Amino acid sequence: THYIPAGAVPFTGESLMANPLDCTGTVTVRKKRKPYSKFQTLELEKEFLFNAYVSKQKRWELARNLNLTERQVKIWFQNRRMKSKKNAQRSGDSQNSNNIIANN
Amino acid sequence: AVMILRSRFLDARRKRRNFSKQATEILNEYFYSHLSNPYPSEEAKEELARKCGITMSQISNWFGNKRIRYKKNIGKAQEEANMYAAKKAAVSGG
DNA sequence: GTCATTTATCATGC
DNA sequence: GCATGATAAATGAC
Repeated sequence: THYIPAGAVPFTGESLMANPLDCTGTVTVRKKRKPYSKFQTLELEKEFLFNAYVSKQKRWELARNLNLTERQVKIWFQNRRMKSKKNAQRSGDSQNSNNIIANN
Repeated sequence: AVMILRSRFLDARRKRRNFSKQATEILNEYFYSHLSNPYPSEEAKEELARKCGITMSQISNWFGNKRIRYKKNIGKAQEEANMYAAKKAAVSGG
């Protein structure tokens, strides 16, 4: 009842490979995953220790200082929260989940 | 210092072990018998996890890797599919 | 916002 | 040397 991997190539039966052409002629290309630098990750982690949710103002600052887009910063915090939740489950801890050393 | 500790924890976590032959067999059977829609429901995942003796996350990881790597091998040697298709036919056919 | 994914990359097994 | 499992960016559904 769910899941349509629109941006990518889905598992539509046997016809897997689908051209990324839209009916309007628009081409949607998924951005290639590019690992962040050590510095970028460290700065993001430091801010995440402060709070798991970043304000618009802080997001703008981080994006500017780390040479990332605001969207990238937003996505990073989203993924980081999911990671934190996953680590909390693994540790059987329901209270604290923002500790880098304990959960990583 | 923090980075060093963090790196060591990361290394420890990424230390992987291959699944048992039996678990891989179960997962492949499910995958190739649901090739048109290889997205197991939550219930199916739980059952697979129980039968394979691994976690739900590991089930999700396996299917994620399997789907992308299967697609990448379309056109190449994908005799695995034929193998499990034959097995399925043998089971249903008797 | 969460969250199941896709995809590339990482680190290991053999 | 690749196969394989786990993780890190990035997308889309809801």
